[in-house]
Amino acid sequence: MIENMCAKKEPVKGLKPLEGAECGKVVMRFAPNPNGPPTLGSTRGIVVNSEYVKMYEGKLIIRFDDTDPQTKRPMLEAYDWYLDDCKWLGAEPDQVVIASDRIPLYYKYARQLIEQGNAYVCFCTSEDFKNLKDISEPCPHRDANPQENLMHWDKMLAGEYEAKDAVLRLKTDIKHKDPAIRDYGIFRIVKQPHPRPEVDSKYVVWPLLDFEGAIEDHELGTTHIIRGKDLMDSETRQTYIYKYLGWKYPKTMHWGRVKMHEFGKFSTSTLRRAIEEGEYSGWDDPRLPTLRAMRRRGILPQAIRKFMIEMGVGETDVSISMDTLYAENRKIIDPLASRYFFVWDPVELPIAGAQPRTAKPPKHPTENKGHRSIDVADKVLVCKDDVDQLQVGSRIRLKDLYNIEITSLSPLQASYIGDEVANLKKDRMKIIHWAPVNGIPVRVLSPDGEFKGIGEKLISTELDKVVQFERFGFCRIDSVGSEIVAYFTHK
RNA sequence: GCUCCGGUAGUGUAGUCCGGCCAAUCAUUCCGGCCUUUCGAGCCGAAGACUCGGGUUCGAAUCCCGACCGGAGCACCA
Repeated sequence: MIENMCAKKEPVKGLKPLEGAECGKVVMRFAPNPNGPPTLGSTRGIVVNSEYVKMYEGKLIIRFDDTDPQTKRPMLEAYDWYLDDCKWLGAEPDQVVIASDRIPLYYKYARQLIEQGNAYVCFCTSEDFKNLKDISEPCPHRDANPQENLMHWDKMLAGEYEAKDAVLRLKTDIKHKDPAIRDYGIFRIVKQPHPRPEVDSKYVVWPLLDFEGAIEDHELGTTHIIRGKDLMDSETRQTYIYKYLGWKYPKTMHWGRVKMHEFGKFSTSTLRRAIEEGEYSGWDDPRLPTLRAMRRRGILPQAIRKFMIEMGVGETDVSISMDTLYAENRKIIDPLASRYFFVWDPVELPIAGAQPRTAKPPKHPTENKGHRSIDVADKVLVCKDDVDQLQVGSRIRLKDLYNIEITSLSPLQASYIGDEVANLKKDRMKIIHWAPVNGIPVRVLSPDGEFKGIGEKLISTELDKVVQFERFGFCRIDSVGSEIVAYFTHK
């Protein structure tokens, strides 16, 4: 879709060229906190980074920023969910890094910064510090010499202080005009064990995001960073670390927040709670904006990639409709999806004067995919919605079967009036679909609730495929058995 | 309060750096029509935008200033 830009520098539709990018030398990363599965929001980062890496034949890294065992506590299953979803999206990383495995690395640089006099252990309460910082005043601990700081730091590491007692701060510029930059914290004490068993209670001192990210981006050789606008200050903050350590800062880009019209505000933690309370069936509930839900519903990764790439990397906050994603998906799926009849809210319709026969509707109106076959005796099932619009004397076409005329509404009764298909338009005959009375029960789970009805038996052969239920919409067949469960994709 | 960022049709984007070829691109949505044994697909057509006000200039969506609106940071969250 995006052709190789190494050979040609001309921008292709979609992503703009990366500033200062050299073919084969680009290293990019995306750095989620695995405190839940990837959502459509995180997917943007996965897709765009991977697309750039493909473009420049670079290296893609996934880095789990799981250095908060407390507030945004990682979820053990989520690490694999990310890897799994990345693979599904065609964004398999070349390298996987887990921050909680690399704490000693961060300690090493912390020590160096303390020794150089660029960091200090601060014992202020957060409130006291904030008050001083807001008026550009240094706190009393700022002047401590490196030896003192090293001693305090070692005590922190040894667990001699409790959470909130002490924090390691980077000496930036206490008079910086932007208060967000002034002597920000880089390590704090957390005594809660980490969820990963290999880490557990190994550490009581944890790095904060800007420090951990700064060190990692350098260590991993990151050349280009794309991050959310909410992290815009990070570059200014981290540049101090880079300066002290004599490193060169990567190129950065930012993007605004993405909201989907269909999904209100959602945070991983609120979703998590709702799931635990049983409000949703799980992280792949069709009402959820998670990648797992999209996948289960039959949204294809190619559609998601295209959708994300066309959105680009603008700094404006966007609020986009799922319809756009559905449109991409429909283009891919429509020629592939076999057609079947699914009748929701089924009503029995007896037909007088019809010979038993076998209907042979095509599996696809234009693609050559063969036929289904459905045996019909003297009655069929039709949707209640359709029945409600009928009157005595209504002449309708049962799609791919024959024509009937309604002779009575209660009880519902029709009679066979022929097979002629030529004059359907001229006679303004309504065409409705139907299902055999001995069909198979079908349950469709959709973002708007559940639909129950009867479908053709052959649907059972489409496990895990996306099909189209005629006059209903596309669905992915999730399970087959005495009942078929389908997940609604889109219209 | 301090600091930063953004504002092109309903939605998302192109163009903004290096002013003219922009009476502004593409996609989606919506509305007409055609086609079709699906309310799907396809085809044709239509509608729809440079936040506002100043300034610079022969000329501004593009540069400058101001206002307004929106988002974000100032956490011992990421």
